[in-house]
Amino acid sequence: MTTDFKRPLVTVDVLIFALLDEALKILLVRRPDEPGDPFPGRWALPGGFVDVAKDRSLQDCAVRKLREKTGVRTPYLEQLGSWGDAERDPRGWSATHAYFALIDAPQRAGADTGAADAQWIQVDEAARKRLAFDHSQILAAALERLRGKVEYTSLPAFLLSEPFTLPQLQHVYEVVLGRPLDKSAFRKRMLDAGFLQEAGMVDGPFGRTAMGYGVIDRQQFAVFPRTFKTKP
Amino acid sequence: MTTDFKRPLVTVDVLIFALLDEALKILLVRRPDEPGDPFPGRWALPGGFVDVAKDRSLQDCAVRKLREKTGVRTPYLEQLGSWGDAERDPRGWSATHAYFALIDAPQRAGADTGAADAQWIQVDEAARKRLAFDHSQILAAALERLRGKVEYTSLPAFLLSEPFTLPQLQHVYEVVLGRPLDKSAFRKRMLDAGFLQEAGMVDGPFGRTAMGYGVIDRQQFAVFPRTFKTKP
DNA sequence: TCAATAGTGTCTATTAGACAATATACT
DNA sequence: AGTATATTGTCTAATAGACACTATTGA
Repeated sequence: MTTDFKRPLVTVDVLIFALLDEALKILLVRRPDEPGDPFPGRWALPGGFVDVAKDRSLQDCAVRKLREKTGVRTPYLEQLGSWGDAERDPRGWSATHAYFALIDAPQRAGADTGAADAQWIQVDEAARKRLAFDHSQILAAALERLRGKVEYTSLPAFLLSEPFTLPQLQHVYEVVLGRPLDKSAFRKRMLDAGFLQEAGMVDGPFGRTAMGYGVIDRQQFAVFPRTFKTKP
Repeated sequence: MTTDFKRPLVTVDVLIFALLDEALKILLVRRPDEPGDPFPGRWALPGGFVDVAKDRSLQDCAVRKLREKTGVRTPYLEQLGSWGDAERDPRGWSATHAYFALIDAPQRAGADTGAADAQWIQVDEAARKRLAFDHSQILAAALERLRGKVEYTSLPAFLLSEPFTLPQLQHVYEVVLGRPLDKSAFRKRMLDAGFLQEAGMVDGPFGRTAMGYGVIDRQQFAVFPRTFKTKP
């Protein structure tokens, strides 16, 4: 019978990004500090084995893990890729399916996770850490994908709670890209892309009140016809 | 022990694309016609179980299957994504890792596969077939990714054997996109992108001889700053 | 010479970005 | 009024696409 092959371990890992304190952060967890477990005490991506009884699909599994860690039920969720080889897990040949999620900033950063073993960490700092398994490599891939897509898609909108204003959205772009953008060109681009719908005026602490917006489809991002121009 | 979970089946499937007879084709195989196997006699993507003894990694597994089917050893290979749920394989909870490969046209189409159970099929025709497992869904995703990327990357260059000329490359773009492109704009774009290197003059059957080119890095594609403009 | 294809030049419509000007909020 | 922010308008430089023109091959 063909299913008699020795089966690899199958896991799902989730890269959960949010904007906290003006910075892009990712939720990491500490590996349990027990001798039986691999990488004890090391920071890692939240994740774990697929439960063939509980999880109807890989995506379901990712959603479950996200909900367990953050309580968020309807994030923007995208598959990042899979990593599988004989070496990445000392317990044996294993394959992990990585998803990345963009959520709006949780009100109380640590409290949402319910546990002290989870923590929001700035992405650059996380990228410098030596994470468990091949998670550093996976994080690097996620950041590359995210920063790449921010250049030509509406992804950053998923990091804001609605309604948000265009200046707020621009600020998110600037934080993720690490460079300032022109106000006028930015507005034209966002409005022309047609993924926003007006949601009434909102007023901030100072100055003129601004139009609030929400995204029309929270599962789908808009694609711009060009990337943002790099200053000469 | 945490590894006592019931493990899903793990497979790898490969979407192998090539340009044959002026059309984009994909290599499909027939499922064995034995009663024990799922989807007997149905067309499917080439692939199979990960062999934890033979395969050092998922990518290795994909390369192995590609080589077994086509003899090609150095294709452009990119991970497409993974599909896993309780229903897709009647033998049990299974997860497949899909890779897509772009290869230059094999000299003798059928012969390379060595077997009559494999066949090059036009992508549109393949997309209309009811393939085994969820392979129709995977093929649809691959075509969407491929056609999407052709709009703003140098991917089609991997479908040609080197050296190739710019008119040949333009023709590949036109076949995959299904619409004509302007010669002058096309050349400017390709040459400015800087992924080509000159490789001596090549002469075709008629007309003026043309400059031959090769890609500088066969693992990496170039990204253009804009998509091709859609006619108004 | 012609036919066929490769490669270049010129023009124009479009538009992203720079930046100035105006509008609206709060104190 | 004055300050702070949002929004709109104008100008300009860059450039993709349209298309005509020139160049080079073989017959």
